[in-house]
Amino acid sequence: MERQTFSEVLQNWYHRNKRDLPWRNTKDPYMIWLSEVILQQTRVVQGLPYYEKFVEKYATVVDLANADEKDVLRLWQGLGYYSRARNMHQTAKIIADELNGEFPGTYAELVKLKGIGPYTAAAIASFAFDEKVAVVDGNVYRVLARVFGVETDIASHEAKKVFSELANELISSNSPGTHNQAIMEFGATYCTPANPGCMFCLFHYDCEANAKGKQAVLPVKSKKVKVKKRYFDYFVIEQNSKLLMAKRGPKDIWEGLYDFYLVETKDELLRLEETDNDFLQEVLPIATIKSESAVYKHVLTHQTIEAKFWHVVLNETASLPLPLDYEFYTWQEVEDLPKPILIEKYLKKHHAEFASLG
DNA sequence: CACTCGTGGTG
DNA sequence: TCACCAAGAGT
Repeated sequence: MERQTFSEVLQNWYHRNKRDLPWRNTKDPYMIWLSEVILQQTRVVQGLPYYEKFVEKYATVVDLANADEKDVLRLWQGLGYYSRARNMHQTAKIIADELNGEFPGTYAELVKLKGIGPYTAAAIASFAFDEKVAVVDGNVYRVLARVFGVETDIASHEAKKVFSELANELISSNSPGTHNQAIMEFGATYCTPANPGCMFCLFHYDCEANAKGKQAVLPVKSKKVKVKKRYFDYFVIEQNSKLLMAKRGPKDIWEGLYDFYLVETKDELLRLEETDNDFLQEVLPIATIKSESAVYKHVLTHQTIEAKFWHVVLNETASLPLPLDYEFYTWQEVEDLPKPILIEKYLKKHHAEFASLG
């Protein structure tokens, strides 16, 4: 009997061990695209409910294209990396308006679209159109680095090329999509970052990492993120049962999401009496401070935020020049706006204070 | 190209 | 508490 190829071993394992995930039961490139974007840097358990919500609300790429960006972001709320949702929405418009709602059918065409990079293009091309092109994601880096003993730093520039070439040598011609699913599933559920199941692994005798006991050091990954501290004082300004909010702009976190009037300070949270903020100096003398929240710690990949919320109520007649882009929203509107999880947590915790708003 | 973009889970 | 991670892409 002939020795099985890497791909055959992998696919046999996959057929016996794969999870039943909804996006694996379709060839619809829209559904596959949706799932792939949701799963970027995101665990299946976290992404799954969002996938269900999106296919429910936006059944086709045209439905997504016709939606308001605000509503798309609202549905995406809590999943993070919000540019994924904004780019996906933009690309849906392109496909609906310029491509007659037809998804491009090749890797080369797919990778041109905003939000579709090398990984996602390969995933859609192979899963939906059976194109022979290897996916290279974190799982693939890990599986290949270990099995073949590749010590190239996966954070380096050449890693993409090295692992991509190896992956494309290994991929099967007859079922590239299944091969791609299989190697990722194997990485995600068996050849895991910590505590892989090497003892009973399919590649037990062939795996370089296992032979040399290097599971813990492969794949090699340099770069450590340095985390900045930021201090946010939010002023939750209420007037006539409405709250003042604005959409966040580019070049900072949470682009496209809405938050309250924000005063950011450098080394510590604000001391009210010392602020030289013009708007606050207008507001505070004519307002009632209804509550000062506890300090929230919110952790992001490259920064940790300490935040405090000041619930400030203005009397009905007070009028003041609003900062650019800020508007008063009813409670219903506030609920419907896409917001950072930090804001959502505050509103939930202080729900009683806002109960009278509706 | 090094850096930035969230959130929640884990050892 | 903390470092690291999880189906990457844009700039």
